[in-house]
Amino acid sequence: MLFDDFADEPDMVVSVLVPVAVPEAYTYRVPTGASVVPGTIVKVPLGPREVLGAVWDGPADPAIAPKKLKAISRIYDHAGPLDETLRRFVDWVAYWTLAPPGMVLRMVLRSEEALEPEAPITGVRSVAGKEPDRRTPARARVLETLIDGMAWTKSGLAHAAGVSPSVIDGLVRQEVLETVQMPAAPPPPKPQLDYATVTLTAAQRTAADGIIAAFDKGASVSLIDGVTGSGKTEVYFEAIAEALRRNRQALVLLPEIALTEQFLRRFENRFGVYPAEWHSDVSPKKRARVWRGVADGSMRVVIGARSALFLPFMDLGLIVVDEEHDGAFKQDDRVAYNARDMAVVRGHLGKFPVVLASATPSIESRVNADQGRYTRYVLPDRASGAALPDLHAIDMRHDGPERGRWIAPALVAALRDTLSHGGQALLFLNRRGYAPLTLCRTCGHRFQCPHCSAWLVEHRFQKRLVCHHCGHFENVPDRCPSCGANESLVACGPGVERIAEEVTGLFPEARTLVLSSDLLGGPDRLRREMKIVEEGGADIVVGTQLIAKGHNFPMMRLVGVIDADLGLAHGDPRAAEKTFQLLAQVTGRAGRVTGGGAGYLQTYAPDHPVIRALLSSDRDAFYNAEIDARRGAGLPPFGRLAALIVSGTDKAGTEAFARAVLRAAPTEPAVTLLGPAEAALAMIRGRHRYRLLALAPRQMDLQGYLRQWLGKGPKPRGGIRLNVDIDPQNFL
DNA sequence: AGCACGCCGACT
DNA sequence: GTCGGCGTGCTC
Repeated sequence: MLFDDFADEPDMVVSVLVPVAVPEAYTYRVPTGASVVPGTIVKVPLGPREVLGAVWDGPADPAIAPKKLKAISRIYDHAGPLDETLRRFVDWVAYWTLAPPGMVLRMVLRSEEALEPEAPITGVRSVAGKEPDRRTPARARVLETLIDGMAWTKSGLAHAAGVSPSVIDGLVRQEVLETVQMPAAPPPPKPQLDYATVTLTAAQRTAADGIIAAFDKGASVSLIDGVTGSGKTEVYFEAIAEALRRNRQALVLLPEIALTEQFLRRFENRFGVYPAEWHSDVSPKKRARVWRGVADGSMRVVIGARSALFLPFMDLGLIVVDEEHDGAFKQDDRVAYNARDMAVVRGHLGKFPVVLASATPSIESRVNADQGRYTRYVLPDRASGAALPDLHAIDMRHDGPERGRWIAPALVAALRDTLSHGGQALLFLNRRGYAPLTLCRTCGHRFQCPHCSAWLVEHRFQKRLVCHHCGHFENVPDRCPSCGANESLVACGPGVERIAEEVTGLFPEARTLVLSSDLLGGPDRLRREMKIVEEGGADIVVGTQLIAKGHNFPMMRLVGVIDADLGLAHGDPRAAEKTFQLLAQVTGRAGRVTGGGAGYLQTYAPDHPVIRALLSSDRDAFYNAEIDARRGAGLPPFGRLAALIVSGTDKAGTEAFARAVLRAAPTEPAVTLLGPAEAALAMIRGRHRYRLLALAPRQMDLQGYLRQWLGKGPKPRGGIRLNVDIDPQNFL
């Protein structure tokens, strides 16, 4: 409905949430004769423009001057209203993330196109008795295809006849074809519950049965904790089947888009159809279709990135968060939220089960399971029966390679053995480029980024020095810019390119491939090369972390980790956890399909808990050690612990802000501000140079004083960022 | 004078 | 988040 006329008597007023950063809902008049309910999607004038919004709960603010009030300019009656649960979810996320509620609503209303009814499709069909001026082969094929007299979509016809769409346009111009309106696309086919025969291992069966039984409990969280290759997906497919059996919708969240493709195939093998897809790479038109489809219930299963959590499902009955430990579920721009945690919240509000799955659960999920808040299902073995790879440490203090080389003799021997048996090997080093540091042998000058303080990394293929921090790059100079010495520059330390160089020297006959995100040729080339590896077209792969996920390499028999300690030294409070997760994933690449793989970890710290846990495959040992270590250091997260990281470009200002926030803490001195030295603990990659870590014993304390103080404290130059990294489970 | 840019506050 | 207003500083 559109309203051109404005009634002048005082009308009904309602609160409307608008998609801007204002602290509360605004008040608008409802046009005479119109009716709205909470959740109705509307367009309203706001300042000089019109914005989307939704009628919100609660009375309109009576304090707003009547002459200031504007009227709702449009009511969308083909979409919405947003249901009660979704509205409570929006409010909860706003409350938790300290984001203005309108900014959260914005994430729900991200497809304006979806609010309009779907445009009918224009089709073409032949006009009886009409012939084109010239009957070219392409035109003949088109007319041949249309001989049945049916209407076709333009693109469908072009594809079927093997011609370009312009051929069809030409025939339409000559009135040999006519356009007709076709009904909008039919609803997608429903997943078939019994499409595939399901055979599960005993452990998978137990997990699936437990999760299925949880559907009767209302809200619940299950954690599927299964080693790589243990078949977590098959287990949660049974949960999806149960949701469908109960006529509810299901949502699967994946950390990154790159993983969706293989998920789609597996889903189709199980249910006979593709699920709906939702992520930033999906076209606006398809997104609109998914938005409408989940809202009207015609789409039953959605697979998506974190933003899919804000879709307006008609009857959502299950959320699965796969790879729940993955940091990509966190968004740190705009509304800063962790989709894994907010999925738990949505399940709680909607009273349905949430399933978290990972081979290497996050510490907080593991703690939640230990404390009985989540039900944990362990899948200890590979579903194929293949053994996990045998892992060995190579103690680099005694058994390392000679100077200037990076691959230890024992690993070289293992490589030789693998190659002689026709197996594939993976060398993993999470460092792009040739060498992480370049210096002048004569004067000691080190190449540093002019914008950040990071070293410049040499990339030999590109003949450049690159800053991995900000992207700055320069050509490699002939002589030292500081002392002018010629041919005096030396590369220090290895990157994947340098490892590949060493491998080629050792095994000139082997087919060696580097897989790294900075490959010339972009994602397309990367995809091709992944495929080459998958099909056995490479013998030795040298790769960064991008080989850790997604792709299955059936012939991979050996994994060598060049620097297992890399990442452990970082100041990140989650350094140990992240290293454990990454190395478990990487070593899990070996022998996944065939069994009998081996892995070698080159390390200077074979007694480090992370390395020991990996070697012994005793994952509990790692979790227990890490939980103890964090407890000792007072680090988050343990459910009730909270970390607030205040960061900014202005050191003094950031510190002043952090202190001001902490002074306002109601529970002082229970809250501590870690000073510049300890703040290194919180130094995580990012553009901000200064970070301070504040700890509070209870999340609510932080929440409380942040609420009081955001906006009131001093504002440092360049702005500040707050990153609250806490698990909300205790506060539902 | 004319305008590019950055900062700030309002938006019901 | 987005817009307009206003001050600063620079160019024609």
